[in-house]
Amino acid sequence: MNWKQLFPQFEPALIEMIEKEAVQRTFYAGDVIMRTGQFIKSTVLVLEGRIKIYRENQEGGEFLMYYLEPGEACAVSMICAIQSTTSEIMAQAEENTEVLMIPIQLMDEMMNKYKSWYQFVIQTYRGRFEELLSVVDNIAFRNMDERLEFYLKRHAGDSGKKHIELSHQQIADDLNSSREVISRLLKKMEQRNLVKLHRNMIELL
Amino acid sequence: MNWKQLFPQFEPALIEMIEKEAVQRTFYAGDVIMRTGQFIKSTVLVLEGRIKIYRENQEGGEFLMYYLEPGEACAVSMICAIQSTTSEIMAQAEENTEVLMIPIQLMDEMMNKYKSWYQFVIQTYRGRFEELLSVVDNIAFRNMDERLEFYLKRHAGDSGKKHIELSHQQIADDLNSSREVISRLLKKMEQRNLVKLHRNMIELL
DNA sequence: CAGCTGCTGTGATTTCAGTCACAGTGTGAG
DNA sequence: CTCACACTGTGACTGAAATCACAGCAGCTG
Repeated sequence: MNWKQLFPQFEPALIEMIEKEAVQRTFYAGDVIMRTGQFIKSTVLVLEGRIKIYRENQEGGEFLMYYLEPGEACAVSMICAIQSTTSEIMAQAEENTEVLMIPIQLMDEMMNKYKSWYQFVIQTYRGRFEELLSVVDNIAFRNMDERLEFYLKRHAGDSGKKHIELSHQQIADDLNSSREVISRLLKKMEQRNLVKLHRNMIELL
Repeated sequence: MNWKQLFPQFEPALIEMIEKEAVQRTFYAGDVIMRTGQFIKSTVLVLEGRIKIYRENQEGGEFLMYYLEPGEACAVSMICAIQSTTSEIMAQAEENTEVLMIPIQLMDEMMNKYKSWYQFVIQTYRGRFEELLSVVDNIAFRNMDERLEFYLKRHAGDSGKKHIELSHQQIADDLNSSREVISRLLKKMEQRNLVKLHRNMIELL
């Protein structure tokens, strides 16, 4: 696929280098891409599909933080790459996903040589930092009903999909809540004509 | 004061540049250093004291994210400086605080010229990102009693102070909770011999 | 079609935290 | 000393969310 359109800001020399050095790889829906405590050996650029970045705790609870979509990069992999330390998060492919993997040894060189890469890295940090801030806002200040609405909107994504194919259980997991709570709140949303519920699918109105 | 000891990793040329260009400034306990939506014109290095970084919502609730201590820098100010955008957080001096303010125009040059500065910036990002992760963990997975214990430990800091001079109300504000809840939980901790309560002061055991 | 499994709906109960109301106590100002 | 005020302790109530228990239903398998 022609990935260059996804990163129009990259300068030609950088594109050349990536084309030469990076490895393209496919992950299938459900594949775990990165695991807590795992060593990172590459920086990941997303070309296609969607990656879910989440936190896991000892008791098996999980908590969605954000998604990576085409044209974005994993900030955690960059930070860890530069310092070659372990990651503290989980990454899982939500759909079949194409990524470019850039070996960490190249990071330093790219940062120094290519202004557009440097800008991209900073941009990525900033984006994820702000995303984390809004996550904190949500769980600190909002109730479950508001968080659920926010979740559905975000899950629909920029694409503006109207059909969200998830079971109530999956949503509950992402929000670190329980299935019954989500079912009840969704019912309330249906009564307010915000959504229409189907089996394994939620239709946004 | 001799701030160089706080940043031993800085190379001599960088120190020289900072000494020439940066402005030292004092904030007094309670001063608001940065406000949500405000434009950032400098990167901040902490020399002495402590700065509280927190999030505020519309209804007046606030929520502590982390502290900046001597030898640390404000990641948000760096990110915003590089992209010259507004901040999304509040920063307030907890004690009388000395900082070095480095004009944002110099950031680019420093990043390119001084490897040790570049490393420091990356290090700062990483540190704050992880701090945010642990904040998310806490509010997502932990109950108030555990969060309170975590808060007290963090507030004591690396210094290992045993006397925390805060009213229950201040703690409740930082945790976005209410005074009564904190009072009760502290009482329970006292019964478990974890702390000893005094007026405006909590003694860690 | 019968039976299984996974998804959904719903009531009852419990737990945690926030809120209200109020009382006691330490401290500082006058 | 006394008064005002901020800080602390506690009981009662409320509300949000988690948990338990169970029932109905869709879809698949054999």
